[in-house]
Amino acid sequence: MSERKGVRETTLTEEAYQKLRWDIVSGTLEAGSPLRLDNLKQRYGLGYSPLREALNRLHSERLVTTVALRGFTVAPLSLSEMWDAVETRIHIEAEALRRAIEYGDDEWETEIISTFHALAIKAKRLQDLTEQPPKEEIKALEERHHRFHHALISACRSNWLLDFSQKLYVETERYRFPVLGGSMAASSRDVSREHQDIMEAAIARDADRTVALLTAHYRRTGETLSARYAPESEANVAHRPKAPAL
Amino acid sequence: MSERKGVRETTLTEEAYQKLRWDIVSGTLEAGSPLRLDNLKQRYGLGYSPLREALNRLHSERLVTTVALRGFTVAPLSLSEMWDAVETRIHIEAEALRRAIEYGDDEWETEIISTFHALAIKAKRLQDLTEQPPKEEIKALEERHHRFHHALISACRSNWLLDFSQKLYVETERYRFPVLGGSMAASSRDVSREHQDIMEAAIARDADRTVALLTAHYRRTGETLSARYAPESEANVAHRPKAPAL
DNA sequence: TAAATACAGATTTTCGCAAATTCTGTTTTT
DNA sequence: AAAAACAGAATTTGCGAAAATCTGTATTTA
Repeated sequence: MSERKGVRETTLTEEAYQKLRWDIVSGTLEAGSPLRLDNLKQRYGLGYSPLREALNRLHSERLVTTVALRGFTVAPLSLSEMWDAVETRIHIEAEALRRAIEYGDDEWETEIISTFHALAIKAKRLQDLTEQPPKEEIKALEERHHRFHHALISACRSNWLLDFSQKLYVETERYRFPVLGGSMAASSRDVSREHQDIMEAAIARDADRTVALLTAHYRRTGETLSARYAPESEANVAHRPKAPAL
Repeated sequence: MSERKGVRETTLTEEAYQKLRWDIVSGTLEAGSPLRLDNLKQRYGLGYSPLREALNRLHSERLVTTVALRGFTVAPLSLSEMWDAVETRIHIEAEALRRAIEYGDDEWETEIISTFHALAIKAKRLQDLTEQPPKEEIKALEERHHRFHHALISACRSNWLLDFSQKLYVETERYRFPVLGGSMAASSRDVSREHQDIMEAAIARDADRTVALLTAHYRRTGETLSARYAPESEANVAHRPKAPAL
């Protein structure tokens, strides 16, 4: 049971969880495909128990579905589910943001500024690249993106709001990931600008403006993803929120 | 590995989950007490694997806490956590309710009415009882209560809102349960009346009024629980929301 | 031919032990 | 006397085999 070299850093369950999560979010394991225990065991070189436990954690995050006695599958993707996640996220984070703006102290402001810059630098570097950035780099970008958005609402003083926001972030990450790798430079949006505006409004303690900017930011992302996943289809318009304008 | 008589109804994991959940919510397993695998194995007559899996599910529902390599414990209770859950629930369900009122059809109305009556009848019967009702009866009452509140928002067309509402219901159930067994008759509130008003406002499609009534309903419950868990203490007032009025 | 039944292969679920890790109380050293 | 080191105990974690279950195919029956 010992690791290659001496001490093991984390539990095998954690390892299984991280690897599976990455393979699902990055699309290596396709949506809807069944996850056979035997396969996974061979693929990751881990036993049944850690895999099973990891699969259960992923189930509670809605990344995998499971039916009793019929095993696990990668959770399917659908535009209507994506829009549900986007709109719910707006509803949750709008409230969290208002509270964070009310309660946030110097440390909160500092964290927003530093995570913003970490994100902006990374985004700039990847955007300037001529070739397609490697998946590892996209992962790092996603992490900084996550940290920035978390920093915005971190002072809201509600564990439940933070928890729900986290869950919705994970859900939308799956949809966002393949697009991030695509034509980043070609995008007509200046996402970094949007982030900066949100940051400035938050630090200026203008709650209404910050919420409006964040809402627009998320809806634009949703629209980008809609276009990416169903370029020709008109069907996805039905999933759009009723009030897309600010 | 075979069951007493022929076919097994569900998986052992499901059985472990249900039993553990009940023992935690009903208070049989006290908040904060450690959950040793050996103990549980003996107590429920189940193996490690089903228990472990059930414990993980309960962890994702915040009913148990866990630290890697240090086992599981029953999640602690705290007034500030309860108020967080109550206020977040209000925020989630207010939105879900508005949408349900917009989208709800005849079937939705019918479901609200029937679940209301099922709840009202049960509540009346338990209230008229002279002695303390048995735990099983309280469980049945809780189930009907849950069905009614779920019916109200069931037409909201958002799986995420419904999922979050469900999570928060479970969380608050833990706090409500011991109180339900107590002096139900002595309560100055007419809870059934509150439910009826909510039902009528919803069916009349008066969104603002329904949301206001539901908010008041949840806050009153929160206050009852505060009083029950910290009767003399002034400290819990600090956890109260800023705007308790309608 | 169609429906019902039986069978066989594949898959999931469960079990209990063994290994690894952490905790606790005692002894030794500074 | 305080800090560090150590050993034994308690607990969690991981594994692979065995049991239970499901799914699809072949066989039988009406």
